[in-house]
Amino acid sequence: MYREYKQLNLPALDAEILQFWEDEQIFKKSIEQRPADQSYVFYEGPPSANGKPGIHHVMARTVKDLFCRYQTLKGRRVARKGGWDTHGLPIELQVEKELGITKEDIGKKITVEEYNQACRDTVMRYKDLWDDITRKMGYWVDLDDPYITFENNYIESVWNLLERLYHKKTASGAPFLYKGFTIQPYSPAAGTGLSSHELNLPGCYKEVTDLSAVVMFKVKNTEKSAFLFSTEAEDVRIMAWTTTPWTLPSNVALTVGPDIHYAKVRTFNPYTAQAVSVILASERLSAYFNPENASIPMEPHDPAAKNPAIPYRIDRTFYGRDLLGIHYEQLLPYVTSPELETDGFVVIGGNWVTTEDGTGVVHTAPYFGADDFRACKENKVPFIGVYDDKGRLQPLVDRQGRFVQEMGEFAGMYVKAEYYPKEVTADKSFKSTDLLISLKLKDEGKAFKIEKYKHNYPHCWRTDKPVLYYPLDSWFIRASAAKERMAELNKTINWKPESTGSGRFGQWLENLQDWNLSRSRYWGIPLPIWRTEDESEEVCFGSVEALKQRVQDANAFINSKAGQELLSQQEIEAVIRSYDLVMRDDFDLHRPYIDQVVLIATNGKPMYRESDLIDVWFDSGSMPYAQWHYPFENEETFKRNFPADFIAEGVDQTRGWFYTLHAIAVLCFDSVAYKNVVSNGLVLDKEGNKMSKSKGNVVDPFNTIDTYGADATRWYMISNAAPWENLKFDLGGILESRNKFFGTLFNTYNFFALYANLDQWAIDEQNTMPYAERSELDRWVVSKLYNLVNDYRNAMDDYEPTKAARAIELFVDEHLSNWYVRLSRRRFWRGDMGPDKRAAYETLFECLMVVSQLSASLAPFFADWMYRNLTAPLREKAKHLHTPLRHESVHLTDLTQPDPGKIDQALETRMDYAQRICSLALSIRKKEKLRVRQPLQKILLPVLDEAFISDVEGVKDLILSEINVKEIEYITDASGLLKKGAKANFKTLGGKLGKDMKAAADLIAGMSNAEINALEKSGSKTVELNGNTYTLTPEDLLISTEDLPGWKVASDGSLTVALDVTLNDALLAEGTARDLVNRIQNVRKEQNFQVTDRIVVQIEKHPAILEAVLQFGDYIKAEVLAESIILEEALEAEKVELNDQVSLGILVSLN
RNA sequence: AGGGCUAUAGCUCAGUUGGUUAGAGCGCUACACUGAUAAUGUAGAGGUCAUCAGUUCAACUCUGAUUAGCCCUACCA
Repeated sequence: MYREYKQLNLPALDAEILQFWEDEQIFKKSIEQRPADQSYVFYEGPPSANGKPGIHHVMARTVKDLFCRYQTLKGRRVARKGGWDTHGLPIELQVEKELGITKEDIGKKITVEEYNQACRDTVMRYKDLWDDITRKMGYWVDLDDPYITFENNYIESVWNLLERLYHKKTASGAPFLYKGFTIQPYSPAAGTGLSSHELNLPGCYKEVTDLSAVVMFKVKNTEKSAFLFSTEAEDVRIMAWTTTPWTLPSNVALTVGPDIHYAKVRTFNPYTAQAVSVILASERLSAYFNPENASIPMEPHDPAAKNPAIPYRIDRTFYGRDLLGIHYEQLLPYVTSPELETDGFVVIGGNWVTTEDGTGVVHTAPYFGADDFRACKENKVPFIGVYDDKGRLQPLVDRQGRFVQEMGEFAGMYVKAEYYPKEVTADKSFKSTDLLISLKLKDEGKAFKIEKYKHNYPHCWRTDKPVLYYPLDSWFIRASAAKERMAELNKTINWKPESTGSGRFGQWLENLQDWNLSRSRYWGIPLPIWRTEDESEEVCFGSVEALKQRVQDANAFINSKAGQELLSQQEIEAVIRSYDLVMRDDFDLHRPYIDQVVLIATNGKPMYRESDLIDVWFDSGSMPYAQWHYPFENEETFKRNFPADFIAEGVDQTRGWFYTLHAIAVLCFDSVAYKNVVSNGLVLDKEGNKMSKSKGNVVDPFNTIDTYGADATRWYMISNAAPWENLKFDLGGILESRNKFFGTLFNTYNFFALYANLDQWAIDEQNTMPYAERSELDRWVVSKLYNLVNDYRNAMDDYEPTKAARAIELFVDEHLSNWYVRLSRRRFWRGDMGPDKRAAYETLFECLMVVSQLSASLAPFFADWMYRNLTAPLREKAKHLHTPLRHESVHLTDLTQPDPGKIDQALETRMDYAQRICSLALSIRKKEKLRVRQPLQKILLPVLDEAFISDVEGVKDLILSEINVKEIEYITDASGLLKKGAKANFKTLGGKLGKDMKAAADLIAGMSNAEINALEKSGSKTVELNGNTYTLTPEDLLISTEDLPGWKVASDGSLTVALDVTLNDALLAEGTARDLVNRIQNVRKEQNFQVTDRIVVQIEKHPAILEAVLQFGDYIKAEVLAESIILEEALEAEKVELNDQVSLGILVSLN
């Protein structure tokens, strides 16, 4: 028996199928039954289980899942190892929030050990939720044996990669892993430097309004600067602009463009009205001075007035190079040094200075800008800072983003307002440090202009607070040295969409910077590098074994004579402790343990670990190797699984995982890491806004799946728009998918099940009716089905799931349900099992079976449900005979192969005629208010071409029954009935007519019937247009029948249908008979009779039906399964409305 | 600031190498049909194809500019 259902309940169906998959281990079987040498490699980008899964994860994982399932059906072995991303800032921040601590407390209020333990406990917090959504959405991934980035084996593989880079050298001998001191983006709120790709994550650059200041540096009157002074006492100042006033105390130089033209201008300080002479780029004068004021009297303005006119005079002009070496007074003298007094506070040159904005003079603070740093180094300008307890020079802003104690009244202030707690900045009297500094400069007569300035400024992707550019010691990967190779290999990757690969990713590779690997953090993979304190010796480990060996060597050394002499007792004890530590079975490669490992250099000095951790992006980019603990284990497995055939993640991973996978693969193995990559877009709310907790527009994935089912959710997401477009997520859309696609398919299945059960029909796989013997309609739907198989495979092979899903929808809806089933209904419920009925069952079964396979990738639950229901009655036999339907799940079957032999283009053309003719005929009926149950005598079809009659004859029966007409009559020109019209065929005519096209179109439109016929007969016609002569052929005209005078006509393109609407008594009686059938069927249904029940019908005697019962009594009886129809003079029964005028009693009872 | 992508019906989306009247689904209105009924058919309403200019006999389609949105790039002081 086939299971029949009252109504579609997708969530219940999900539960049933899930249980089945788990009981029968279908996922496992789907992998293991495929040959190992036919692998299709998929990499799972590891999610972090310390956050809850969102609806966008359902989107991303649907994309991953559907291609993996598809390849499985194609016979590939698709192992899908799950993974967890367990390190990184988000986890640390969450722990700190929950423990109520900050970075500074680590090592004080809480030990590193405890802190890391807390992180370890947090990482898997929502694993259960993740497992649950994974299961419920039908994402097949192996979560029993996942890779976990904090495990020692994983870390060891990462170390191995780092060691490869450490020893790998560029052509010029530079190592790929190196340490450098640079100005880097740094997030004080997160307490860490940021890599360039972290800074390039979406949303990092935000438009913010900062305070900008144009300040004036007082020039010292020396021999060099004398030319700037008209009088000994003149107040000469250089103007510079900054958007970060907090860097002004760190100013040590002003940079000018040597070839830029500058001017000295006499004017007045806008705020104090004191006379002053300022120096700025000539081109920038107009930005600060109104030309009208060049001629007003040189008198001080009223500083209290609004927009006072401030007079000015250009005193003299010169080039930037003339200013080089000129010294000025320190602007904000909090910290200085003897070196600075002699070599600092000086004008230097830089060719990167522009006059696009500002003053053409760049305020230079070496610790807070990459250009500044380089410029000061090149010009030997001393840096400004204070010394820490180890005697190292540190900037005037500490790592929390606060001014150091030496900064007088600014000491301890955060340099950016965003770093303060909200309560502080919410206070109305709060003034940002930038503002306080600006006010001070104003008071001291050093400010020329203070104003707000809008610009884009980078923000930390995790804390959302602005970054500082800050000096840090870091380890880098010399990615820039391999950018050509990376770009070259990138060209071999199939990106979906293509533009992400060539555009976004490609351009990024072209401008590739070195990868800053260092993180000053606690919970992550430690750098496996040890150094002596004097940096004379360094070692990088690529395995735990090598580290252990080195520890053993160190232990041997301390027992030697040299060791005893060279090392202090403390150092000796440290080495002994190291030995005990690393030899433990549960030795943990994380901090703080790894930091306790002390080694001995060849010169006998102790070596300590470089304290940095590595960027977590390196963790996830290492997964192709580290998930197998390569190269320490699983060499064969790794080789079979590298590179990946397919990966998919959000487009936001372009600079994240997609990059790190690519970079590591290219640098370490000179290979791509993946061959095909799908980057999916954002999931927005239905209005197109980003989903965020604060907006309250977040869609809960559990809720959604519980309500609508996983398949409808998945189907909606993929069929609605291509994965790489942003999806405006609308629950209404899921409902639509459920009703339209799943509802239709469900109805079709239920229809099949109903009759197949009545007929006890099951397919005999080895003995089906040859297609050639089946009806036109059967062969047509099979032809459509195999076109679908082609289209589907092509779309999926091209990683275009949206096209694939839409193709299935079209077939199920338009072709299968709306045409094939609708027109075949009678074949299923009429008569006994004969060849035609058998063909109908076999055809419908095949369609449903193949559709279940094709939809299995995207709708794994429903497809399996349908497949299992369809095949349940024959599975035992199939197993016994080893036929294709022996599999217990659709996910274990082999995808139907394309079969050109089943595609019949000519048949599809014929059916297209049938569909269009029916549609036109029905539209005439509608217009003439002639119900379809009323039979009509005939339709007339003007003949289009030679094949037309035979084409239509092939599908004649379908047309006649569909539109309830008795016959088709073909008419040709000879009949004289046709009134033809013609339009110009622009495509053929355009080229040869050119400018005369318009005139030709008018001429053709105006051609008479006779002219058109003449042209058709003779095959050509010469016309003259605007003095040019052209020859028209029939192909240049699009000829259609415009009308058949005296008939009701409708047309579609060249196809025209005329309907004979005259009625006679016989037709009317038959119409009434069909109405009666319908009414009696309705009564049957109302009374819940079985479809097979035989009945007796009593009808109230009424003149309107007499003729119908008389002439068509047998027909009615056959249709409604009645033994007899009795006309009663009077009948106690409910009145049934036959038409507008007539109502009569009908009584139906079981025979 | 520069670069890229996008802009088609109320909504979600198609739209071939430029070619006649720009389509589908949903939603809306009316009428039908049905032994598939959360389905279906027919018809109707709904479009300045973002704006402007150019190329062309002909532009939703090609080119340029503009506007809006998104993404990317940038130390830009």
